[in-house]
Amino acid sequence: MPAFPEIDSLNPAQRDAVLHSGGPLLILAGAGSGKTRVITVKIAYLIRELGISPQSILAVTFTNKAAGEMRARAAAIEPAAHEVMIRTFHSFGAWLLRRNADAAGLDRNFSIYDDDDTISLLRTIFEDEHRGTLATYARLISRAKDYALRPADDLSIVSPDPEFDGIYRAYQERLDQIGNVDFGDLILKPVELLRESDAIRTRVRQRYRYILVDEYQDSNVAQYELLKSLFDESTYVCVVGDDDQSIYRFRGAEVRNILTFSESFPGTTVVKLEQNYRSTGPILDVASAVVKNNSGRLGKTLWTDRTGGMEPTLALLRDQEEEVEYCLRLLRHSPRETAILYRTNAQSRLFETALTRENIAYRIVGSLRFYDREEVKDALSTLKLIANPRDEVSFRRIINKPARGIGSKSVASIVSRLPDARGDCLIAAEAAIGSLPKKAGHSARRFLDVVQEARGSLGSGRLNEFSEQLIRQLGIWEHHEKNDDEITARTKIENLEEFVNAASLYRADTDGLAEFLELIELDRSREADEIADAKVTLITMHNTKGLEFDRVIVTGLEEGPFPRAGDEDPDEIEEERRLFYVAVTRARDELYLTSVSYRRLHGRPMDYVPSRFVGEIPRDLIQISGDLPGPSGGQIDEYPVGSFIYHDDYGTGAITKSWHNGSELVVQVQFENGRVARFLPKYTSLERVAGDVD
DNA sequence: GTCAGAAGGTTTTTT
DNA sequence: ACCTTCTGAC
Repeated sequence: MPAFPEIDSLNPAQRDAVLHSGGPLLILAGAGSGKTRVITVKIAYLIRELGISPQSILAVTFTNKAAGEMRARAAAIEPAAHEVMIRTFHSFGAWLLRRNADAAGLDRNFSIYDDDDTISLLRTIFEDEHRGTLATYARLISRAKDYALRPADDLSIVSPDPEFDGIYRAYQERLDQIGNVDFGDLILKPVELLRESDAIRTRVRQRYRYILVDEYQDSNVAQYELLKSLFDESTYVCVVGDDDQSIYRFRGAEVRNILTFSESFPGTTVVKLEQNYRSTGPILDVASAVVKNNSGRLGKTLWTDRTGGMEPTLALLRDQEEEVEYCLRLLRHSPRETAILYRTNAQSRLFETALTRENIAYRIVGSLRFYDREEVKDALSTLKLIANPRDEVSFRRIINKPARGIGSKSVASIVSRLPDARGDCLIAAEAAIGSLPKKAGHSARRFLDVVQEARGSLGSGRLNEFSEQLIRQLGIWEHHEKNDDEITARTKIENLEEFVNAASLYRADTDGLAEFLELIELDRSREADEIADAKVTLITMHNTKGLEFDRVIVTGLEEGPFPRAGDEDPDEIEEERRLFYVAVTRARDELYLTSVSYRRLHGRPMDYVPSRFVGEIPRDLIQISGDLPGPSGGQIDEYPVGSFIYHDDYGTGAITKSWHNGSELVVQVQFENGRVARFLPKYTSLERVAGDVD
């Protein structure tokens, strides 16, 4: 056997996973267990050692970033891995549909509609509905597609509304009629195509003999069906995931896919990767102590040979200001790489303000995405219309932007001609010009001239020059440049420049345009302003998946914010607990948890008690700073309702209520100053006093 | 068409 | 608190 040194550097479980062949393989890969290394070595091994053709391997990920990383790392080991089909589920679906556009009933140049576009399309059907209602429809339709449901199916798990199937049907008919797709269709239509066309199904199955799926715990029902339709008995299938890190239920991820994989794919071998190479032992102990409270688990226990390391710290603080100050103190004390994690984006604000004030460079991940910005979407829409004149949503977005006198009546007149124009918006506009009011007709003429000239000039040059000229001629550039607010105007122009710059990698021809559009339609994750050298990262817990940091501060650990209050659906609580697990296992060396007792929510002040997840950490695994530990034991009869206590900050109060929250005793106190607060006596010093409060 | 003020709403997010 | 969306007046 030729040398394959990468294998020697693997631990026994990793090696088993790489060398496995035959039936289906489920790799349960704990956080930080070298999962990507295993997949990439496996791809290289298939090609180099087993002589598998790279073209017959399909590797599927959930994000473009993950796909890019996988490709780079596999190719670093075995250059032929460049030929492997490594794509996201959606990008693979788009690829399949474009290659089989006729059979799928689509135009080869179909546009891909995001949530915003979906709402715009719904607006054309339900003209008088509120935007919020349309957004709800869009969400439900998207969820239905996650579950691989069409209007004719039983939609009750998505919405109890008996009208919903009609709404979904009307939307889908409209979308099919204009020949475009939304994200859900990128998965569902390939499933339908493979079901209906024997020839395509056979061809695709013959091509992909080896299928690998990453982050399988985040797959939804439709993606499971797509995997099933690519699979036959002779296909080698390997999925990698961690049931403890399934955190996308709200957008249709089905943790059951991974929990029941062995039943769906009989003969499955399970390999568990449990050795963690990232975190210290004490950090893993905290993570394990909490996640073990979940019931729906396949069960694995992370371990590490990184002995020692500092004990994680829990800081019980009064309010958000103290929480911010606590983080700043840590940063000043040792300015090492640090991530400040929170449950919702809204919680980032105070940290941003403080870091700016202290002149500490930081990077914020998430917030407003580049391709969601108004000006960028405008530019994008013009290119989409150039590529695909049947893209009615894009046409509507830009036909009267900037305002050029083509009002709603004129637009209605144009789109009423779409059926006769076979859906081509440019032909319909051409036909409508004569009947439009003078100003509208004149503007439409000029708009069409610019667009047609641009279409005619496709074929030479670079796409950046093409795009810039087009959006300047259409007045979009000037429109944003003239924004009342100088700073806003500058930002918008910078964003347009960045958009144009991104296009410079492509040729200004039909193929280059299509490639560029598909890239940005399917990869919206790009951040507008990266600060490369920042040592501090502000990020939601969800966004940290796959990342790691020397020091992690998990903030906002209060009942209400986290786990999020609402229905006490046990599945929901388990999902939040997994999110806690993901957050904690990002830390390499240092872990801090903060919990405040007072926080403003939507401007309203609220009292909070520490998150139940904090209560699930045994006391000997964590150091507590802030309030002094309370009396040990925490027996409910030590705090009978009606007795009086004294609190350092709030003064004297009467206990009005006490109960157990999970394993923790909670007491509610009515203070003399009128405030009502809840405490965990385990953590907060409540001194019993003989009392009269008068 | 534009703008100011009211009203509404508010997890998490990739594709 | 803050941001987006809707509204009515000009």
